[in-house]
Amino acid sequence: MPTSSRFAVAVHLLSALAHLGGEGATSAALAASVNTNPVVVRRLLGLLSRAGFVAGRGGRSGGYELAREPSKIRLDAVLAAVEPDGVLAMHENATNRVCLVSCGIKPVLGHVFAKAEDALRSSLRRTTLAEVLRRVENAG
Amino acid sequence: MPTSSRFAVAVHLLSALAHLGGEGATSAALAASVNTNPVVVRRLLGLLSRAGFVAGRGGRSGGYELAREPSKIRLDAVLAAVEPDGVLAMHENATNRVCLVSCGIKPVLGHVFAKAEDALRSSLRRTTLAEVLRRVENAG
DNA sequence: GCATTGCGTCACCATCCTAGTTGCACAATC
DNA sequence: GATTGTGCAACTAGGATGGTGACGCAATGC
Repeated sequence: MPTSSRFAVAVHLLSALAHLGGEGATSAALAASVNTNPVVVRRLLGLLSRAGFVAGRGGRSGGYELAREPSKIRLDAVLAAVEPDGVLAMHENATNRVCLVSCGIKPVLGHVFAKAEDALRSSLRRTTLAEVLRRVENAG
Repeated sequence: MPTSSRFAVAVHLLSALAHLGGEGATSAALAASVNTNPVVVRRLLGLLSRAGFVAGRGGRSGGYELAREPSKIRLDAVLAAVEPDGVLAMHENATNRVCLVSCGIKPVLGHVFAKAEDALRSSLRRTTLAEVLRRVENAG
């Protein structure tokens, strides 16, 4: 199902920024780390900037840096920033009025989906960017 | 992110089959309930058939029926049947060997993702098809 | 036996989303 | 003022999904 790797790349980029400390990193340098394009990086960091996780400065000697302590960045918030629509989708087909199931399934499914996504978020919430960085640096 | 509504449609179809009891329903009738195409229904029920949830009989007076009690069908198993790849994707870009984060991020992310998906599955596991059907029929 | 019904599967098409790429305006530094 | 770098828009390519038609095959009912 997963069509997008935005979340994984976002965590990767944030980890790279945290690893560099306060040093500003350009989108080109970050793109090299993820092996992708600078524009892709800027698009993603644009979302993270609007969410208050990073700050990008233009101009000479510009670049990106974290706008918050790594220990204050929880992964559930990162997912929400880059994937606002959630991970479980409802079907948007018109309801067939002659079918009881067709008429009543959507609220039920909506409830089940909401609880499942809450569980997913709760799990991600327990991990901070600082924790990710610590594990990466220890492994290396 | 959600690119597919297969899971929602699958639960809808299973609910419709459970609602009908043992009565065989054709793919055309089910398609009318979900407002989609019979082939789409057969494709999805083909997955659910391989997973042992439904049985399809060909020939005149054929159709589909549940192969298991609704109380024995847990939604996490349904999700696994129709979305085997999970909901959180890793990025598959080549690792940049000069970057510590690039080299070490994947196992860490893999672990975080696995735990998050486990939480999602655990939540879905607590709901059976019988429970969904009960709520749908009570609401109507 | 034979027509009918319905699944199983394939091929094809339209659509959407994502990622990749180029280009240009704007901002900040040197 | 030149250089550097972000922000943003437009365009392209690719893959995934859903929709549709067509065909073979099995099972039923006459």
